Amino acid sequence: MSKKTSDAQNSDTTVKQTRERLLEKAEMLFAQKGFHAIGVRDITSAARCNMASVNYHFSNKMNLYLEVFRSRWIPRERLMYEAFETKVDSMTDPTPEQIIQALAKAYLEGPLTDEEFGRHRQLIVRELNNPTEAFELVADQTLRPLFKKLYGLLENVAGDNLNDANLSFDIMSIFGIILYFNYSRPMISRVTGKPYDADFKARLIEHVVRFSLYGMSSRSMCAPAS
Amino acid sequence: MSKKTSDAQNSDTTVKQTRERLLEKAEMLFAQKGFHAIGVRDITSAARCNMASVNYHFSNKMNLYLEVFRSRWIPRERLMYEAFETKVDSMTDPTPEQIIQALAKAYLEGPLTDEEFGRHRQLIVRELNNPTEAFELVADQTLRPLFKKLYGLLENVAGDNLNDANLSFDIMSIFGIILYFNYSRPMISRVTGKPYDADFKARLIEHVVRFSLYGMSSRSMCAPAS
DNA sequence: AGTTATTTCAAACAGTCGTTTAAAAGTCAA
DNA sequence: TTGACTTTTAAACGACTGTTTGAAATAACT
Repeated sequence: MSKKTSDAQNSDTTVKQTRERLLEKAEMLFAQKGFHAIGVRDITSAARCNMASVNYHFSNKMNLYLEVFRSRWIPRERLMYEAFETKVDSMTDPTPEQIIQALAKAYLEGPLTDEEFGRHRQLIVRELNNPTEAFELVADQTLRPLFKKLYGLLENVAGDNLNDANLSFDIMSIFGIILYFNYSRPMISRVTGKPYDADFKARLIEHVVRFSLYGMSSRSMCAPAS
Repeated sequence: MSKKTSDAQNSDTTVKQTRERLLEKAEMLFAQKGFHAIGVRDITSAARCNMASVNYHFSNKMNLYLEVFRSRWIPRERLMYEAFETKVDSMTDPTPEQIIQALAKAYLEGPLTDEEFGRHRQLIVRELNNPTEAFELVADQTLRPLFKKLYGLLENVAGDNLNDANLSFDIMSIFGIILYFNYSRPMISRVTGKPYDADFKARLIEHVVRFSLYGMSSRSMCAPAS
């Protein structure tokens, strides 16, 4: 494999072009149709390179798929996590409302474009229902840290006598709503008959925050300020 | 195709055996691994019949997949819907709590076995993210009717001045939580480290009802009785 | 019984799959 | 320019895909 001149990662554009194009197109296509529905030929012809390049750069198709997660998906998820973390860490004693608001904004609007976001969510939803090796990566490196972070934030503000399994349920429910409103866009559009546009998204975040906040506060005493 | 003697559907066991076995195994395998990951040979060898039977009885693989939805998935979904409907229709002026409780029980416990339930949810989650023709069937025949029913029930008990788009959001959120707690079982088990057993499920329903109820009631005045 | 229609089957079809090969092209230092 | 390397390429590999074929088996009716 790539021995080349040095350990530099971004220096030599020529060398990485093909590899990078492959990753980009592979992500796009895997997100759209899934691992099994996409062939190596689909990817290489989209990346305008030879078919053997996949095996040269990634040794096989599955490893290309995993590399999409390693080098693209997880860094992007971290981007959203950090958008949430820096916001919430800049506050002193954030209220549940502030925490949930920051979470919903980071993961429903987020620092990503709509297109990036779409691919990003499609990939993870596939993994959630069809776990491969990639799921291990995602769970360990993004899902669990986010869950821990939320738990830490909310157990401080929630009733101290109630920091039990119920908080886990609440966090999972908030998780669930946010995830759901992303992964089931086609269903939502179809069932309601309304488009998933910017206006819809803005009202959506408002709703998610309110719904989650009150849902959560039903257990403890931290009635929302608003 | 099957001209046979008459229009009877259940009379002749011999004739339908192969066809029925194919549908049964096809559903199981499609649910487990998805349409593209499963081959016709996988299905026919699981159903212990010849490969050409798929094309004889269903003309092609995709139509077998669609027939799984037509003759198995949708009737089963109707079973759950009716469990919900009969319960809720037997009440006079049901409260939001009663409605949500009936919904959660019907769709989280439901009249199905755990195994049936698992396959059922796996199939629909695949469709939600990889819509095929089957999605049209499901949306028109089960999703939309359930949504309409919920809307009708809740707009009566909610504040009359608020029967707007917010109610749609609320219903979708309740939808979402229930769906989420089914489709992301592997993630939940992994992130929390706890099993998805009977005890977990019981506390889960309790949680979903409470969370949804208070989330909903944040908007209108129908504070829960409990 | 004989006749007809229905269902099953083994075998082969043409096409696609992921992967490998070995040669050609490109790159860069000496 | 030479020589050692990395990268790209066309072509082919065997295995597997969904589907078709035509004959054999089974069932149903006269």
